[in-house]
Parts: sequence; C-alpha cells; structure tokens
Amino acid sequence: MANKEKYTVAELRAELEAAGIRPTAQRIAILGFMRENPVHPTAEVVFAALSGEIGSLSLTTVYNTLKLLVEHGLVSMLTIDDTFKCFDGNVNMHAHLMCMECKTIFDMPMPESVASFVEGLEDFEPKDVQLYVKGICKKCKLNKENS
Amino acid sequence: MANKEKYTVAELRAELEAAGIRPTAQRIAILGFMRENPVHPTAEVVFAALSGEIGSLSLTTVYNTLKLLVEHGLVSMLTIDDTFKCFDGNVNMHAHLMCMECKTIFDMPMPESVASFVEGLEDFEPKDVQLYVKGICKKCKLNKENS
DNA sequence: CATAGAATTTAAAATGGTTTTAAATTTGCA
DNA sequence: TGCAAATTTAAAACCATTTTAAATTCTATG
Repeated sequence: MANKEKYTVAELRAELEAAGIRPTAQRIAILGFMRENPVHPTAEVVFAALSGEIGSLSLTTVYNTLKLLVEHGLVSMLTIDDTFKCFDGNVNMHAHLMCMECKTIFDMPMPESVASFVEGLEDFEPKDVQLYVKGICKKCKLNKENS
Repeated sequence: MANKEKYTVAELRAELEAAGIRPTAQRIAILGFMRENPVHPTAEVVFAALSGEIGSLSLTTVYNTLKLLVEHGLVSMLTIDDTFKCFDGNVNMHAHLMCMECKTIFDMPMPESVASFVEGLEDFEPKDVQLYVKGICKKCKLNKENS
C-alpha cells in the first residue's frame, strides 16, 4: 500500500501529535516530504529538498528529526547499503531492491511467507522486518553489455 | 547449512586461490576465523581474536581483508544495524534476527518463498539477499519484565 | 498580554568507524 | 639469490553522524 500523493498540514500535524511529537514547522515539512515522495532519501537529500522552503533549516535538525520519526515508527530506516543510511516514508511492510551500480532503490511487495515466518517466530518479539535484494537493474545491465 | 567446525590451512588456502586471492598468513587466519566461528563479528572483533595469533596484525588489514573476501563472495557483510557493520562466514542463504536490546544476532533458515521471489524477479539480476528481523529476544524480554 | 520555563533548532565542534596514504615488508618468480 | 609486484602496516585523513551549548521558539500561566 503506497502513501497518498498529497498530505495537508493538518494531517501531518495530527500524525505527529498522535505519536506524542510536538509538531514544529521543520517536523511537519520533513514528515510531509517523506510521506509524499516515494523515494528513499538520505538526510542530505531531505535537507537539500527542504532548505529552500525553510531557509533556516539545518542538516542537524534533519538528522535528529528523521531519527525521532524512526523511533516513533512514522518513518523507517533502510540499511541496505553500508555506505549510506536512507529513509522510507512508507512504513507498510515491503521489500527493497537496490542496484549496486546506480544505487537506485526499488520497492517490491514482500513475499507471502515472510509475514508468516515473522509471526511464527518463537522466543523473539519482532519490531521491524527488512528484505533487501542487491543486484544489477535492467538499465545498468544493458549499459554494461554495450560497453 | 552451517560451516564445518574446523578447517585446515590447506583448505583455506585452496579457497582463497580458487577465488584468485593470494593466500597470505593474515588472509588465511581471517578466513579461518570467519569459517569456524558461527558468530557475526565486526572487524574490531576479528582483530581482537587474531592479534594474539598474528602479533603484527593490524586493524587496517582486517578491514581490507574482510572487504576483499566480501567482494569475492567468500564472506558476506551484514548491515542489520546502522551503528556497526559485521560479517558472516556462512555464505549459505539464511535470515538474521537481531535483538535491539543486547544486539545478539541469530541465524534462521530463510523462508521458502524468498528464494523463489528472488529468482522470479524480472529486469533485475540478484547478487545478494538479506532478510533482517529486528526485535527483542526472549532473554531481554524477561529481563525487562522483571525490572 | 507579558513573561518565564521548557522544548526545539541551530552552528560549530567532536566523534568514531572506516579508508587512504606512503613506507616497510613479504611474496612469487626468474 | 635478487628483483618487481603485492601485501601489510602505522599514521593520517575522511566524512557521515552525533553532541554540545547557545540562540530561538513555543506553551502555559498569571
């Protein structure tokens, strides 16, 4: 299930408040960006995207806010690549593919049995599930062949 | 399928050579450690475990060697936790659970459908598959309840 | 409405795991 | 044995992220 294309400030504010987070302008903008953009941005990318909108925004705030949103389950953190940490505003369970060449991250539905595997775990209380597949995307494969 | 408990130097040497890696004493020791110990050590841990055996061993060599072994598929890298990078000497496909409290990483068989999911991917050539489940282990759950 | 206290944001500095550099050492091969 | 290439090492550099401390903003209360 994907997110909506557009969220109102009131919706974002309500989401933050429901999580017990004080809805500041920075937090609303960051959560809004994560909800509306079906990408997997790093903190740097979020900062670059929003620093026009909020002139005073600092990279520190973006880092701290994303961490806060992750801790409250409003955003999830992806560690698919060891060289950068990125975030996903779609917290519905799904798998991720990453092209090792162009670093693009693609969403995929989570295979059926993963949910039942996780539910069936004994002696372990699951909180977060990530399925990561790294490989080469079609575009990069073609590029390689023609060179 | 787990690894053996004990590997001979000749076996390790042969594995390195088959991968086109020159079998130095450091590389043999590091690969041996990874093969024989069913844990998920960081570079620091590998270094600490082997620096007695090889007095001159440097942490740099451990980092570089683990990277080399991963590049050649002899060892796999886990990015289950965003605060550390660790390694697995068992390259057979399996899932990982990590306790968010004590940070212990447990091996689990990979659920059936994941392999077929990966094989069924179109327009994407898979190279590495990781299923990570983060949560709370039994021991830590009990500890929390009694406090 | 004024104001104080608390929370948040910010810039700057610090942190720490990892990589790079360059020199020293070791290895394989003639 | 000796040389060229590869590897290892210690030290320095790197850089994404966190911490610090001061400035700002928000909220509650009189």
